[in-house]
Amino acid sequence: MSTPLFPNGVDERRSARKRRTILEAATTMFLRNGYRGTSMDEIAALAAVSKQTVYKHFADKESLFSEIVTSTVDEISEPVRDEVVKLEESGDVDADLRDLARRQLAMVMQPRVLQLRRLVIGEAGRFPELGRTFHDRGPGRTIAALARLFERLAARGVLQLDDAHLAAEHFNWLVMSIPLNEAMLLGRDEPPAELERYADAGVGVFLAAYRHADRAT
Amino acid sequence: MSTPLFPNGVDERRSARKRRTILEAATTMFLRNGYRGTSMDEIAALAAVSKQTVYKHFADKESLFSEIVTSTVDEISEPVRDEVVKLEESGDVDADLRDLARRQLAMVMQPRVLQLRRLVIGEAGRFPELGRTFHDRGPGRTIAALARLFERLAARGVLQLDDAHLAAEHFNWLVMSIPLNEAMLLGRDEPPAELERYADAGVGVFLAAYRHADRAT
Amino acid sequence: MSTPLFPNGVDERRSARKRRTILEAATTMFLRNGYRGTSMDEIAALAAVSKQTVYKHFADKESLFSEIVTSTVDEISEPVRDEVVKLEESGDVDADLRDLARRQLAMVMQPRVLQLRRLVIGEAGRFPELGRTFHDRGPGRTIAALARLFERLAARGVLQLDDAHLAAEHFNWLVMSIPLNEAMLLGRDEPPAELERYADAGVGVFLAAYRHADRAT
Amino acid sequence: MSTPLFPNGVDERRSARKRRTILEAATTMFLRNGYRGTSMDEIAALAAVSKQTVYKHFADKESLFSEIVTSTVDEISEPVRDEVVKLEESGDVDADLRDLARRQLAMVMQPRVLQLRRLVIGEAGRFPELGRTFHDRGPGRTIAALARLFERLAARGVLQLDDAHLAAEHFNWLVMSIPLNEAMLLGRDEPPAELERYADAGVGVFLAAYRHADRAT
DNA sequence: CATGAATGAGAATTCATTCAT
DNA sequence: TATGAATGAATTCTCATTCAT
Repeated sequence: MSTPLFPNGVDERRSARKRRTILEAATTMFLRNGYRGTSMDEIAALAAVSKQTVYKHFADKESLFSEIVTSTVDEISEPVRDEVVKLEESGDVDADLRDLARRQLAMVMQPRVLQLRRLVIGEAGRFPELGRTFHDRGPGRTIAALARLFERLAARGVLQLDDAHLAAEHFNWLVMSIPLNEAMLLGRDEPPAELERYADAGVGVFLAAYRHADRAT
Repeated sequence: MSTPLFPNGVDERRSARKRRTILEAATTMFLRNGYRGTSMDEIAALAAVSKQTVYKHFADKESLFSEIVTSTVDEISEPVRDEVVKLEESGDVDADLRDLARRQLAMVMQPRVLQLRRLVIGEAGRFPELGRTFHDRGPGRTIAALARLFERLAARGVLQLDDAHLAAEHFNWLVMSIPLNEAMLLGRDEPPAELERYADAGVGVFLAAYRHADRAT
Repeated sequence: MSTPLFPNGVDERRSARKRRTILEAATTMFLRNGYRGTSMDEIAALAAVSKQTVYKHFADKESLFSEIVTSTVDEISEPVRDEVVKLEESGDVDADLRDLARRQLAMVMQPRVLQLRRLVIGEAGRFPELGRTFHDRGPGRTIAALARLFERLAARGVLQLDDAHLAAEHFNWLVMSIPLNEAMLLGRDEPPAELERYADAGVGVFLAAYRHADRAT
Repeated sequence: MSTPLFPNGVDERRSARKRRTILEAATTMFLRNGYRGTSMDEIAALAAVSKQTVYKHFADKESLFSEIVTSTVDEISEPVRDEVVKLEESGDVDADLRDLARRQLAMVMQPRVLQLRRLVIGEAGRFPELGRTFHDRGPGRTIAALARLFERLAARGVLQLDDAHLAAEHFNWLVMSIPLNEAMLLGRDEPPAELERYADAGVGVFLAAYRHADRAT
């Protein structure tokens, strides 16, 4: 198969490219100005496409919005989950958890991610499915991976716990709650050093509560 | 004539009544449909008042929105803070903290409060001062009160900690993060029993990490 | 007659005072912001009176506007006419005309007068009678007085002319056109020295054309 | 296919046509009813165009207003200036100036021009730049051209003057002031014969004052 | 008699979506 | 197929004038 250039092939590729351009423009605008603050005109203008072209690719504003939310969530949450999975063969649990926490926090605190979260929360009333999507593919996925990890660590006698999922939630929020909440309300852009402090402190509390008693320092 | 009708007295009272009616209608609509999703016409209609009257009392939509956010935050956050203050003379710290956590969580998880939080987060881009107001008079105030409490408990040798404010943040989010985050994204209405479970578990982790070592059970 | 204080007498005086207060407020606002740029609310507020009171004294916005225009025109144009009349027994015609021109120009170039002229011209479409009123009681009256003056001066052999009214128009506009036109279009506030220059130059041209030939310098 | 339909060519032409249609409708309405008396709805209706299309071509009402004022001024003032320039090689100065004055007056007294002047004066408070534009491109340009002309005539010994610009102002207003002022205030539509009388009389006074003494009749 | 409220409409501007070229 | 135009409704805000207290 020498990839014959059917005329359609060309169009399909061009079409796909346009589609991506539109998605990028829409993402930029929605993240910056919100759902109602963004007009189809602006999206078309930023994508340098006619409005009709936008409507050819996306049935309406809602569809376009859904698409950009789901695709952006995935783009972000996958590397986070991968970090957790990599840890399953941990040697020095303390150091490794601390490391994981720092990386996780740095990812979640990216401006793009924060804006998306704000956007989804703000529109959760109008688009409940988007809230669920964000939750399931975002924090939900991370916590599920953490739960699997903790279960393994408990099996190895490193951690002591009844409910791995609950422990995962505790870990997750001990690390993220403080700066995340401030970012949501204050739009504050915490410096990395500060973020690491929060990550370390959170892991400290987590280990104090969940480390196996026999292994206490 | 024993009760002269001071015209001013009458009008002031009437005016204040109208003002409150408008505020209530606006609160209802804004919490239900968001800032952009609510029109001044709807507010006037729900308040059974002419649009003109709305504009006599509030310069514009933004002012009205600001007012309802700040007043609703205050109305909610004061009882929460009071709960914390009452605890300063605690006898059985474990039980009392657990109790506090349950009460606090129940308050924060009221639908009205959740909607307000969503609203403020969603509009934090357009109204940054509202985000700050919500933060300072809401979680900020609670956490400050908790920090004072924990400092006292540390002085009495009940808790062991370096940074009372950090401990307060940990307490607060250990108790609230899980259901609050789900509420934000999923609109889920957790049953009280479930909430108590989260409160208790959070306090458990907190105490495991912060209870003074000599007093460990 | 010891001016008995019939209750009505009191009210009448109070009523007249209010009327004047309203007129003053209206004049201020109309001159500053124009007819459509001024609302009855603003007038009532500036007069510190209720809107109902305004409507008690003036049938509607148009009546109020008419009143302020006519009364302001009169207030201004009378002193101008008086200046002209005083000149009828002139000794040194050159010096006296120059003096008159300067005084006249200074009066017409007062901000209040300029604003009124702008206002009347701008609304002449909607209120043609106001244009006529302004013309007849303003420039018209001045020019009529000048025509009478010039007729007398011609009779005394000082001026040489066929059409006294035309000469009066020429005098009037030679003196005023330049700064008046600039004020209308540019809102420029010419300094008094500049105004005197225009007045003198205008009188110079006038005399070159209309002074009796036998008396030429 | 010998005449390919460049899509852009077609649309650009169509777009430009619409733009002109809108400008014409706006000019008609603004001149007839003033700035505030004209609504965007009316303009769109008269142009037989949707409101959206109006807003695509002109950012807002102010921009549209600015455009029609500047373009109308230019359209009018250019022929007037040309008349003056043509005169620079004048033979019979008296006759030629009289001729110029008549033509100039006829142009300035066209209803369209009078309405524009009224409009600009009435809105000079809100749009000061428009006042300046009208002045500079209208009377200002004419007077500058006249000043150049008079300087040449003085060099040729035809006129006698110190300040050519001042002389130009005097000429201009001697010719125009009387009917122009009446038109502004009274909306009077002077018959051409009357206008010529004013023109001739104005030129007469001008020459009496500025003709070189040696050439006096 | 005077104050706040109501009325009822109109203005500028914006938007999502669909036609027509 | 893609562009400008059109549609038709909505939104914020303002106004002159009249009721009702």
